Amino acid sequence: MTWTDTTLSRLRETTGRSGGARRLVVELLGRQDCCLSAQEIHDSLRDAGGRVGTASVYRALDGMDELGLVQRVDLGDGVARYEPVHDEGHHHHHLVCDDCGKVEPFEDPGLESAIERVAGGRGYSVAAHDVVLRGACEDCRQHRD
Amino acid sequence: MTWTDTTLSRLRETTGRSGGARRLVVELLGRQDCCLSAQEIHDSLRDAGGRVGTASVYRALDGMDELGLVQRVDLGDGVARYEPVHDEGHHHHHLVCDDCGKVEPFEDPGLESAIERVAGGRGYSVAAHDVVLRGACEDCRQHRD
DNA sequence: ATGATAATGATAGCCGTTCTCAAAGACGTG
DNA sequence: CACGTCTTTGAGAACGGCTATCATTATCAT
Ligand SMILES: [Zn+2]
Ligand SMILES: [Zn+2]
Ligand SMILES: [Zn+2]
Ligand SMILES: [Zn+2]
Repeated sequence: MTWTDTTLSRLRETTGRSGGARRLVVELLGRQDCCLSAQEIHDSLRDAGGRVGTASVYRALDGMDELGLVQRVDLGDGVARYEPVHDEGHHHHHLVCDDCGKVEPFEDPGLESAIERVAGGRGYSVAAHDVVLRGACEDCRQHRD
Repeated sequence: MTWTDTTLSRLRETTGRSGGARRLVVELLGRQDCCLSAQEIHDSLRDAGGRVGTASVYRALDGMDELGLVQRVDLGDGVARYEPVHDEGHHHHHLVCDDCGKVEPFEDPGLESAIERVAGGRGYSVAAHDVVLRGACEDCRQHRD
């Protein structure tokens, strides 16, 4: 069962109805393996001929976020991004290039266990964690003076 | 030499002038050991009788950020916070309580070295890294049914 | 087909941040 | 100290992402 199908049915279960705008958002997100902003989703759907309102995009994203079907990603530029949660125990974090803006996902078990260790030692029950590494990607480092 | 003094003189070196608004922002930040939003700074200065404009607060923060005297912190609520960088090799990250909103700093060498390891293995030169852990603090966990 | 009810989308509003520009302040010089 | 120049300052307008509103449309059990 693909993420798109799972997501559509989970959403229908929850609200009892299914509409066209939400379906388009879910299908587009299902084709991504890293994050997209609401604006990017909106533009992409418009370019493909759909007539989807801004509000519907945000509503769809919000609904999926509440069900944990999507991960909200904040890269610090004031724009919220979202990416599908394909597998509960298998997520990634992001490297952002300060020069060209490229966003690159990475996975690292060592980092994950370090985070778990911190959480455990603090009386905190940690439900989520965000990690963003910022710097210069390989391309940009070579093209610099 | 205190952070406030260092910062004021670094700023004066850079711009050649020193004004009153900037000084107030620096002195307030120098008394903090964790992050404050621009709004909080603005309000705090106003309450203390200063007549500081919003733009001046943002300008001061921006200038310090460019010189690396201050760390910009993004907790994902759409508000930028800033905290003094007291020591180059001695920074902290943040635990945020989803219920009460409390922000708690923590330091963890294990987490830092895990991040360095990731950066090293990717051809990336990482200039900065942000980590935010989100969950329920000890207080809020007890008060929950 | 019908009607109750949820989804949709244009638009207005909100809020943090940035821009603009005239007035005030800082500093080197006479 | 007074002057002139150049920076800083602050009120308010503008901007951009996001949310709220509400009349219209679509969905689905009956
Ligand atoms: Zn991603
Ligand atoms: Zn992780
Ligand atoms: Zn802090
Ligand atoms: Zn709490």
